[in-house]
Amino acid sequence: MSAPIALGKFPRAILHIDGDAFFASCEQARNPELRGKPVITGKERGIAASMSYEAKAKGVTRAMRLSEIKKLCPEAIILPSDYETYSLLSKRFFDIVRRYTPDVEEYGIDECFADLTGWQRPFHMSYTKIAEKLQDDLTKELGFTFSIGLASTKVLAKLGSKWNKPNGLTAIPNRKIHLYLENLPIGKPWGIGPQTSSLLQKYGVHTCLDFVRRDKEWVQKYFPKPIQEIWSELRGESVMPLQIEPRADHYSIQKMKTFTPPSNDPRFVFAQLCKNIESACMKARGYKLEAKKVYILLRTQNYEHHSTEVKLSRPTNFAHELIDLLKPEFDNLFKKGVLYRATMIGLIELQEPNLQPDLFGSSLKIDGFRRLYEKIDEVRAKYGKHTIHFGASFLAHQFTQHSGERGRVPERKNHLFKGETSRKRVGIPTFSTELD
DNA sequence: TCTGGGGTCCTAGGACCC
DNA sequence: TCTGGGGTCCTAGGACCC
Repeated sequence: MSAPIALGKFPRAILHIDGDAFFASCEQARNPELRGKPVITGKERGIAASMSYEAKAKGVTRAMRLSEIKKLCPEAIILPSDYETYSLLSKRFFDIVRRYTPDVEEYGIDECFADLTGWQRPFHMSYTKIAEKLQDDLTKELGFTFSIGLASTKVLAKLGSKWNKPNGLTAIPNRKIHLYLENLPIGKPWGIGPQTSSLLQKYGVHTCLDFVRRDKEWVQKYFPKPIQEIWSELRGESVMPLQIEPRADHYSIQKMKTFTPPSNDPRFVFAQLCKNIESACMKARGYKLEAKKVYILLRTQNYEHHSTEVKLSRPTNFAHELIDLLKPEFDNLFKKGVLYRATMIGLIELQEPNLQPDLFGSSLKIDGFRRLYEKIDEVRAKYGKHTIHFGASFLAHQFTQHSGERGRVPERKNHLFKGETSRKRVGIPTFSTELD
């Protein structure tokens, strides 16, 4: 048994604030007719993304299929997700929190951490009172409820906000930590997933209290840094700083697509990847950013991941360049006879274009492509995202258009890929268009 | 929980160098 | 020729999060 758990009420006062059923609540706040009714978002995906407490009461759970929901709760109101509205309300949420302290870490669209340390005196209120007032402001101004945890560390504050949902406020002062950890399964805290949880249980650690009672040396010997940090935080010792700095916007862009059934046809899988590349590049162009590095990932039917990273000789957001560059990488990664169920592209180390003229004249050509892509993006904005696309991803589009997706490519489509190789030689992209 | 799409962070191990 | 020990950088993959 190592040193006792840290004493003192709140060496630091950290809040974790969590919007209750955030997406569904946003819908109810916007449309009062929906209040008090079972509201579910996620229509576009066919599964429940978020559900109001009225829907939860009827037994609706996350990721439940819509068909099942209709059986369970015929009066359910099922809406497509509207991320623009949610982001807007999210921003207002964070702004309200910032009235109380500038030290706010935006963590996800519906939750944040806030450091109140030192603010009791200026406010003439205890930390708990400040939290209550903040909670009140949020509900009055946004029209729905939030759950709050108050503790000395982020991990404990997060436990607190989950403790009593919805509309709860749970303070965990250091001297009471053991009461909360006593019967709490070891898999519950933020950052302890199934792998770590089952390993800890093999060592005889079943509750969080079991865990914090182990020696520091023991934890250091058997577990990596992130788990050691959770150990400290659960004991009331803050070691995870709030990330106040707003993250560099779109430091990376990823596009993943799962297809059913899984496929072992390299042409089909590569076409899916090309589709990812096109939409990732389009997004990057929308933000006026170029990638210095990219990676691709293939997910097999057994949920194994195989990936590779490529450093670019020059930053780009041109899909045709990446498709050329990544074809050999893809061929390397792709194993014959293995079934794949998803492809992913990541554009990383994004930066603003460097517009300096270069000494070797290649910028003229780049400028040409830049204008070409501007035109393409215009057409896409006007007529729809998939009106213009590369020959290389044609197969992928074919498959999604005729909803019966199959994992095998009909033989007669082969010529498309001959076109693709000739394009590669000449260095000019070919487009296939469905515009009249 | 038989599995959606988008993220972050950490680590082990190889390559290369002195 | 063989044999160390270290350092740094890079990358693939794991684990976890919402």
